[in-house]
Amino acid sequence: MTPPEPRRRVTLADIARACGVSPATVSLVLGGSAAVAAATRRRVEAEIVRQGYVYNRGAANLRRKISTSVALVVNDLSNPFVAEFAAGVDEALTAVGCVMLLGSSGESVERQRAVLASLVEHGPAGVILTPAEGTGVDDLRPAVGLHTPLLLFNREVQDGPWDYLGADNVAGARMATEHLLAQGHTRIAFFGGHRESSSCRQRLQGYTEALEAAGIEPEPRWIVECAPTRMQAATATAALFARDPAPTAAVTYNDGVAFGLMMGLRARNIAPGRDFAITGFDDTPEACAQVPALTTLATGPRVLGRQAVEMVLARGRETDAPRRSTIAPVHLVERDSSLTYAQTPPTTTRRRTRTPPSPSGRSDRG
Amino acid sequence: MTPPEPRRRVTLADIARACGVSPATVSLVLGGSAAVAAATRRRVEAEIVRQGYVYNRGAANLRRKISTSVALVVNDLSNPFVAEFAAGVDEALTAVGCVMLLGSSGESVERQRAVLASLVEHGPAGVILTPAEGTGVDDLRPAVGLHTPLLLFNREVQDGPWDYLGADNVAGARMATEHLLAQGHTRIAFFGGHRESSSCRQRLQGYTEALEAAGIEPEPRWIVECAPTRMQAATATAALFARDPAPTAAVTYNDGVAFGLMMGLRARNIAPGRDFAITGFDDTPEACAQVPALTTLATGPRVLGRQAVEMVLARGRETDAPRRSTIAPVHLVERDSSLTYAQTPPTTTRRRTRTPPSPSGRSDRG
DNA sequence: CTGAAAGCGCTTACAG
DNA sequence: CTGAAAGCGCTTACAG
Repeated sequence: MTPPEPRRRVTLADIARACGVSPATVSLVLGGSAAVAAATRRRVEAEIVRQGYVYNRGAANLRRKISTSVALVVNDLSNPFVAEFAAGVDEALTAVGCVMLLGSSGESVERQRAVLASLVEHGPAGVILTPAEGTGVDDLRPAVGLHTPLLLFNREVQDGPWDYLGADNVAGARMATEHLLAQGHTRIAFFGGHRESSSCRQRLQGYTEALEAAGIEPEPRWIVECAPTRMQAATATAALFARDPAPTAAVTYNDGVAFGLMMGLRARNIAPGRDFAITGFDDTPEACAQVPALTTLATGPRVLGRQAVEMVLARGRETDAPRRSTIAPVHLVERDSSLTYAQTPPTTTRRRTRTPPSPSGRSDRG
Repeated sequence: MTPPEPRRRVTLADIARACGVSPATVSLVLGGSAAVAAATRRRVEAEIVRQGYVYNRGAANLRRKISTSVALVVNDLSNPFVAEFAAGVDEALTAVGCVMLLGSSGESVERQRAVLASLVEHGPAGVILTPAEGTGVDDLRPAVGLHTPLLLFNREVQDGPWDYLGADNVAGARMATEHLLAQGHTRIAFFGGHRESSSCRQRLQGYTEALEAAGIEPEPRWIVECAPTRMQAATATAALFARDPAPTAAVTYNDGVAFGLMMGLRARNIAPGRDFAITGFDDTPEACAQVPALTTLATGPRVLGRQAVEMVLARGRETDAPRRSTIAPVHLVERDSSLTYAQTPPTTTRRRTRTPPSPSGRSDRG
């Protein structure tokens, strides 16, 4: 009953020595091989717990030339959409016995390059990346090397040879715009985001398509860009009302921007959902908690996370397969923020996914 | 100009062979040793980029018996407080050239055990853990082994020998309660969270202390537990109004619970901040975006993340040092949710950290 | 200034 | 059913 050595990490060889067997045998026990005598197995297993042995998977992986990790590099972890996505990645990774290496670029291409280089040295089986704004091919190719599969999530990179997974931004923004049109709006803005990001360009495209299909010419002054944060959006609200006529509704780049816009509207004494209709994008948990609750597009980030893992591991198995680009469907979640009661009644029947939430409604104010 | 081999990963030995030097020399170049002739260095460096060599840090770490990773295991990544903390951990890790292994327990002790065991096998220099609710010593000791430093964040574990870092929950809840008392409230509830979590117990303690210091006996019916999620809190709101007299204010377990309570109140036609005062905990980004904005306690999760990295790495250097328990200060951020205009004017002067945000105030309703 | 050799902790045919 | 040996990709005294 000698207590195990304090400092030095106990190795497989220590266990072997203590049991009077070879390291090979201990390794077989660890691997659950049936070719080990039951008695031997028991002795080894007992010794393993007695000494508090912990397997060195790094050494094993080196020998076996395999990897049991996947790297995830995000632009901003405090974006709830991204956090949900990361949770989905984690779920899928755990299920296949892999571990996640996490890095964050903080939306800086420089940091992204450094983080990627550092993570790749740890030999992940693949890298999943939400590119920082303004990322180009040359920011990625050297950093990620020639042999590590890379999957881009949510933002495409011009001319990149990499797999891509993203939500159907075009269709989503189109649905949002059509929804507002159906409410009777004709002066609809597109609010927030930067055109450097592909997801913003795609959403803008869906917005434009829907307007044009309705015979409405998009008004450039009603397309206002801003950083996709709440505060920037609140500030940028002014641009919407700089000249008459002002829009009566806005398709926003994402939920965060929508919340900022709501703040900005209130500051001008305009009640969101009553005087001005808004749609978001992402369906963050906060969306349904806002008052009025935010009409938005659900993208299922958790499912996307699982899908990303599948895609990047598949790429590792078949390097020669053609580049894959997967566009995941989104769906509209109608809530109060887009129902502007001051508008002309819409021509189509108003469809509601939920009944008004509370007895204290806006009815006693209007 | 033969193109590099496609499949096989290029190794240091490949570079050495191509340059006609030994692996030792290449290793020295990589390490930036001054003992390499400038000409040799240049040749090697050129070959490294030509072949797209990527350093195998795992192999190097094995040989050098060091680790360049730290594991972070969180209970719930979609909690913004936790996400911010993770971002802080990431920042600090990048600064010291370490990489982050991320796992999530999803608040399940079982999964936590599995995740810890899996991560520890990858040999992190330390583990930072936000324990799942109900975690005991025996859930941690075997999983984490004898040699990996463990730092508990935000929730203590009974009788555990591990370092701890957390916000000053007792003082925070005391400040929140005193703030409500100063507004003239006497019927103050404590709302949300589970007593299994040490942070909840501590906040409850601060609440109790403040009440007793004011000569008020805590009313057990006004201490209502619920899972720390928005929806659970909305549902649990009923318990607050089950019997007369009902409380007029609540100190909540955290911001998420506070938002849920706001929803629950509105469903009962009670206006938060006007008919009922609320304080939160954490100062999540959402807190200032709510209407009314949430009075809450700022804990600085990002700074805590950096501090956690420092502590866990320090523990790795000095295994013999005594157990450290660090309590980080918090501060009250006063906003509208705790200013109930229906109350008797407070006896102390009302102090505001911010002026009312908008011209459209509640003044035109009151 | 450069190379040969040993070794980090594991695995895996191959013998016996 | 078990062991000896080689080797994964790197580093590091030690010679020269």
